[in-house]
Amino acid sequence: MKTYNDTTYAILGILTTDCRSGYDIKQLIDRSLTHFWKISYGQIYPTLKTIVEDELATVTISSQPSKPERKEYHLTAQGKETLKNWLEEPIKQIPAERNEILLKLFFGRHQSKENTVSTLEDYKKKLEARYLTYINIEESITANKEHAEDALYWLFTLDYGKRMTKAAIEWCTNTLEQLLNEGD
Amino acid sequence: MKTYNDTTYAILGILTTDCRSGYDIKQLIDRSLTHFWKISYGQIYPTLKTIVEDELATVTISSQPSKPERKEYHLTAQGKETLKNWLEEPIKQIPAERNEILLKLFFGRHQSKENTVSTLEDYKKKLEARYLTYINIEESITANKEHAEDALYWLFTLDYGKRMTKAAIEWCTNTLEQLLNEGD
DNA sequence: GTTACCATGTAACTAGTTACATGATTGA
DNA sequence: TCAATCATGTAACTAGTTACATGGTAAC
Repeated sequence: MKTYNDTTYAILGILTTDCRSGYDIKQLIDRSLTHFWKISYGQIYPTLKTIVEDELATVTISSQPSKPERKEYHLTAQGKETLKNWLEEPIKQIPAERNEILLKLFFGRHQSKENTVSTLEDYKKKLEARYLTYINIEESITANKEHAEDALYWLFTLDYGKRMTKAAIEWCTNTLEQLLNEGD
Repeated sequence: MKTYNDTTYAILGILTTDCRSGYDIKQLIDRSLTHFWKISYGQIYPTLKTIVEDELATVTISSQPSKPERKEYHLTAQGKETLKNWLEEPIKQIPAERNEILLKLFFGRHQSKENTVSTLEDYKKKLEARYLTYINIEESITANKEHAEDALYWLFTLDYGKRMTKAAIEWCTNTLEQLLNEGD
């Protein structure tokens, strides 16, 4: 059994919803998956091409009135099977997130305390902004009754994002406090 | 001013400690930075080469008794300046972590509940194991008095890892609970 | 003699982004 | 006519991993 990268599985998964074109896929990702999965057209279109070559999906050209032509992709039985097999595999490993702020902090002794403090404060603001966007996504999922069956799972992923962001904000607060109290 | 990728800055930062060779750098990363920054020899050696070419460090060959020859790298004034400039730059953006488990969960409606549950349980176990390794790293930093000046900052990064892991474990617990209660 | 550790390096490959190129339709 | 949105695609580049290749030293 041929294996694919996770981006391919992400696209197969999205094709189970009513997103049918490369453009639709990008829209869905930017709106709903963006907090844990980003993707560019430079990857979507070539991936869709190999998905069709491997007969995981079929493609038809649809000309809709008053809109440009677009290609619509539909999963084949084989495509659904491939997705199911991937879903049933256990997770290989916890993602190793590369974190620029931790990298800078690790070498914190080589910068002024003021600089470390302002870097952390800036980071904290960005995290707080992110937290608000999560609240917004949450509200739009809850409000949109179209995807009721999927909503539960979508909210789980959002809950993860919120919890992680909250913990990161708390870490910022705590670290800033320690830095400011130290050396008094 | 030429800019470099973060891996280059990581290596410049490590060269401020008494890690002097490619091998040493790999050791330090595997022992102390591994929870937020991994790196392979396939990147270390070529990066060291360009660091020397750009005169951010000098290299000397040292033959130590009873050990193979090794190359020792020392930061130049320019190298220290380059590192300092990077440290003083604000963070561009919060890292967008790609998360395989969230991706699978997002498509959770297309798998059995049992499967989702066991995937989450497996993930939780991995997180708990990771939490323990953080405790171990923490103890080894606290025990090792050699790096007292750096220790504070190293512990900050570890605290981040611990908080994030703890929040992720709590999310697993909560999500599992919701899944098991749902549909009763 | 063989395992573990010390030590350096490259080639091939995979993944992914960015910038570019093209063009239709709609509404202000 | 100009901006926004819909729509598809490629080429060049950057980053990074894995597998391979090599060889010294020490201890058992």
